[in-house]
Amino acid sequence: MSKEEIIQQITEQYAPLSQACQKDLANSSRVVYLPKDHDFVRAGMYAHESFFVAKGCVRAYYLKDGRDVTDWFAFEGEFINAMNSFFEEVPSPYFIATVENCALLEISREAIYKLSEKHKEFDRLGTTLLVRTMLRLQKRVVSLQFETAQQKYESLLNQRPDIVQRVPLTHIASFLGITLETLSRIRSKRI
Amino acid sequence: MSKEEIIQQITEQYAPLSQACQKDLANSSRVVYLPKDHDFVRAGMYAHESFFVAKGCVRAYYLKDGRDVTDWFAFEGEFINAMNSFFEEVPSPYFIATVENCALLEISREAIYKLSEKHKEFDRLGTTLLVRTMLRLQKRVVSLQFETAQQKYESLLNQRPDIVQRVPLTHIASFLGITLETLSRIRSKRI
DNA sequence: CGCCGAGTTGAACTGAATCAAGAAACGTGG
DNA sequence: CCACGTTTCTTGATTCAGTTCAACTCGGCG
Repeated sequence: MSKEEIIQQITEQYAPLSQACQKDLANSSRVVYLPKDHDFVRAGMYAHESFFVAKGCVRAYYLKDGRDVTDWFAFEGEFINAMNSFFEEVPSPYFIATVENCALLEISREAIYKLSEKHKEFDRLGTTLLVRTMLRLQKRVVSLQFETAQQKYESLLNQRPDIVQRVPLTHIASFLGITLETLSRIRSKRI
Repeated sequence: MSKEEIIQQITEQYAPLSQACQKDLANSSRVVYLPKDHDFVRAGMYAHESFFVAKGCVRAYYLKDGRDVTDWFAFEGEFINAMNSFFEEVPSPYFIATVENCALLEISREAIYKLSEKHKEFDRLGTTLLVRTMLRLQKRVVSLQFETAQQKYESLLNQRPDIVQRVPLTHIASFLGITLETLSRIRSKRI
């Protein structure tokens, strides 16, 4: 997948970007191809980049008492970064790893700020992403707050019916805040 | 509390706003004084406004199976709106109510968009708020995902030691995703 | 073929919810 | 300032959803 195709994909998925903006974006980003199960952001590091998932699927996770807890998924057409580190400039508490073979577009915070400064439509894209992410988080809070394990799973299936085919159940379970065993029982409806 | 004082408070709390911007803001906002326990946003309505809490404390809540569940608190110096409705233009699933007597600055979405268009520093203020809210939600997700009731309470006390003096425990409990009884037991350390 | 990671199943355990009473604190009016 | 009703909080007993631990199954892959 070429850089131009990916940028094209962004404009289709979100808002159209002017030719000038697309060119500047191309010049300040790079495409990375990564194999399955590869950590490309590591806890403890400063994460200065955002990634657009052109192909594949990735997840952010952290270790809680040695246990792998998934915090976020991003599929093709979505952006991801290590939020805390990216915005607060602290070491990342999260890892981000590929779940499948991936093609990502990597853009540094510096580049993003410059592009936002220069191109209004790019700035607006950034705002749109912030708002979406915020609303998604908000919905997740509600789900974690008072839903049963079963309801949590069903909500997820509504939003992402394909997730079960693509992501190991362990990660889905921790994302939902339940154990693998409970998820397994829910799926076989013995609960 | 006068409108000018409140706008002054915003510039101190966040970023300084130019005189022109402050003037435009004053012309497109209004101050509302509300008594304790007053719903000023109601579920089912379209919420076109954001509020700056100049004095007092408010909470967003929803009804889950007839039960009052607190979703968010805002204290003086913070902004609040019915996120879903404000950004997605759907009927609000949330109520927003005062917890104490309050002075709020009310600004319509229209006004916010115009001010953001016209004044760069106002636009940036908006972005700052989005980022902060997103990061706070993110931390809340982690807390709800795998912390024990006790840990959740302690995290909250770290961030907001004063909350217990100001907000009824029922609301704190539902905010944390636990029951009032459990919270009570945690507080008296019999658990 | 045999191993290994992913998922399933079972049984025992537990943290927190639920249900049910009380006790304190709070405010309002006599 | 006190009696009251109301709301907020505490405490206890019981139940239950979900965890934990452990064994087992299955499907791929070297």
